Order: sequence, then structure tokens, then C-alpha cells
Amino acid sequence: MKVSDHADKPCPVAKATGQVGDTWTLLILRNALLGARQFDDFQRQLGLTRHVLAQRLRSLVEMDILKRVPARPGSTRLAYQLTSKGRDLQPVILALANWSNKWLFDDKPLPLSYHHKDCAQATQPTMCCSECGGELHAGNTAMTMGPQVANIVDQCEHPQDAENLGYPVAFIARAK
Amino acid sequence: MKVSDHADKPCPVAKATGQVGDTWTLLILRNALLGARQFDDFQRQLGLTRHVLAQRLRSLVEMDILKRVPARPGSTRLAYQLTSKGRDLQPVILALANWSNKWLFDDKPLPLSYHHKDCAQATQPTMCCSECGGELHAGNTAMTMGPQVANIVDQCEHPQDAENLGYPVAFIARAK
DNA sequence: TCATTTCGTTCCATTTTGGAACTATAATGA
DNA sequence: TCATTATAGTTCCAAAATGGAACGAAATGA
Repeated sequence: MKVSDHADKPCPVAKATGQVGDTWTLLILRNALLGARQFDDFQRQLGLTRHVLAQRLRSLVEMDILKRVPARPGSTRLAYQLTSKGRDLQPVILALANWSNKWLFDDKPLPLSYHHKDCAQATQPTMCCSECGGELHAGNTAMTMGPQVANIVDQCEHPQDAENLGYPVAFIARAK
Repeated sequence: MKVSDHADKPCPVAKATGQVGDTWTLLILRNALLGARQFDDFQRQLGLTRHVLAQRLRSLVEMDILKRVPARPGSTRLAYQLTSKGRDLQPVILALANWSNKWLFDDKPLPLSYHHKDCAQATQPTMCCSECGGELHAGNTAMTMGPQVANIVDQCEHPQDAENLGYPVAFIARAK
């Protein structure tokens, strides 16, 4: 079974990795968020082959994460610009960067960190609950399955049949 | 240039994708966070080849994201357990899932969503500022470069020389 | 006009995957 | 006890993806 087959599974993470979970795509998006716009920008900065870059950009455009716009008004030269959907991926990059800054640099000074313009301070991006504002982490967060998935699980004779969903279902609660 | 070469660049995102930005790794971590523990669990659920799975698990253990523990007390059979470093990757999964739920399901019912145990509500994981609690997004968040990186940039004669950092440096401010 | 920039495509060698079978040890059960 | 099954991989091979380099064509600029 291929990775890409997981994009069809009823799981938001699988669908998301199907679109952006690829090895180069997250780096392309990082650079787009930092201001890279043109084919050759991405190519020079990332050093990936032009073949693979063309492939990735094409599929990012198809998925409406990037769009092709004139590099300069009136020009036919083009640039790749993040859509709203694409800009909305920034929290993923923030989460990766924050984890990395916490765990991968030991005591060494950090090369890059984040600044929150609204409060004008250095910030550590933190995942919070939209309802109560409390911090979310593996210990206080659970996945719940919607009715569709619950039905699928109920119709399985043997528990392991449910594993063709792609993920372990045993510890997932049902949404009430 | 290979993707893996970016793990050496002075950028937290590049280092993080070097460790977990791989195509299968995020799905392996999703399942680990949902309770998968043993080799065959991962293999059956994800359907990836045993060869690739063994490779990925080995490197996750090397990076101290998973550790090998007895599957049952006293047994030599083993299980893979998330370390603190590994559990700390949950926000990355949360961010991916939240983006996915927002953008990839149109009006269809969501198969999985998140529940915050502390406030007992369905939650949409939101990236917030550690200092002021405000929401972080592409519009109000900037990267700043530390002194190391600023030095490298200053020593470049031509602006595009700085591109061997792997990312566009032109719009990145300096930390004061 | 002529050189240069930009955005790809094409070709080929190397690497990585997917699929299946195979091995070795540990646990289980009759 | 002894056969059976579960578990955690390894090995082999064909197919797919990647890396490197060269090539092409349109757009731009001097």
C-alpha cells in the first residue's frame, strides 16, 4: 500500500499528509511563507532538482495551496503565491519550528525564532483550546470519532477489521 | 542536493522536517499518539512494507522520539513507546488535523475531531502566543534571525550568497 | 539585436519503495 | 511436551521516485 492511498482514509491527518506531508513540500511552504515567490527562488534556495520542484509546485497549485500570479503587474512571467488555504498552513510550520527549537538545539543559540507583532514580543507558539484557551497537549487531548466512523466500526465483526481505516480505533471515544 | 542535507541548515523547520518530515513518519506518529505500540500494529494499520517500517522505527528510536520497551512486564517482546520528545510532537499533528478539518472536507461531516479533556468540549486547536495568548497566524507572526545567522548574512558580498542557508533571508528581521 | 533570465522539460544513473516470501525466536494451547 | 501461532524483523526483486546535468523556448533588458 502506498502513502498516497491514505489520503482517502477517513482521517484528517492522513488527508493532510497526502497534500503536504511530502518530503520537499513543507520546505517549499516554509520558503513561500518567508517570501519566496518564483520558481528559481525556490530552486536556488532549496537546491532540489528542477524536475521535482516543477512537480511539487504543480500539485500545490492543483490543491489550491499556491496560485500562479504575474510576477510583476502586466508581465507573463509568473510567481507562486500562497492562497488563504496555503497561509493557513503556517501553524503547522510554527508547531514544527517550536518543537525543533525546544528539542533539537540543546543549549546552542537558536538560529531563528518567532516574534508576535501584536504584542511585540518573542513568542513560543503554543497550541490552545479554541473554547477555553487552555494549552493542548497529548495528555489532555483526545480524538473522537464522528457518526460515520462509528458506524464503520460497529459493522466490523472483528476489532482488527476496523484497522483498514488506517489508525487504531480502540482508544478513540465517540462524539456524543 | 538531497532533502536530508537541509537538516544541517540553521533553521528549526529544516531540522524538524529532517527528523519527522518524511512521508510515512507523520502517520506512524499519529498512530503512536492514538495508541499503536507494536511493530505489527503499525504494519497492519498503515499497510506500509515491513522493510520501510523497520527503517523508520529504527531512526525514530535513534532520534529519541520512540523508545523500545517490553510489550508486557517481564516479556522480551517489545513495543514502541513515545518519549517526551515524541509526545511533544502532538501539536504538529493537531495543526495538520485542524487545517485539514477546516479545508479538506467541504461540508461533509468530519470523521475525527478533537476533544479537550480539561474543559470537556470539542475544540479547534489554535496556535497562540505564549506571552499574550493572542492567536498566531501568518499575518501577525514574523521570524527573526539570531546573531549567528545575522553574521553569516552580513559576511555575504552578494545577497543571493545568503541563499545557501536554504531560505530567503530578505524579509527576515533581526532579533534585537 | 544579442545576451541573459526565467520556467520549465528531457535523459540517465542511483536510490527508495512496494510486494512477497522467508527466518528466527517467543508465546500459546492442546 | 509438542505443535501452532504471533511477533519482529530480513532478503530479494521489480517498479517508482530522485538527483544531476544538459537542453529548449519564451520573456526581458541593454
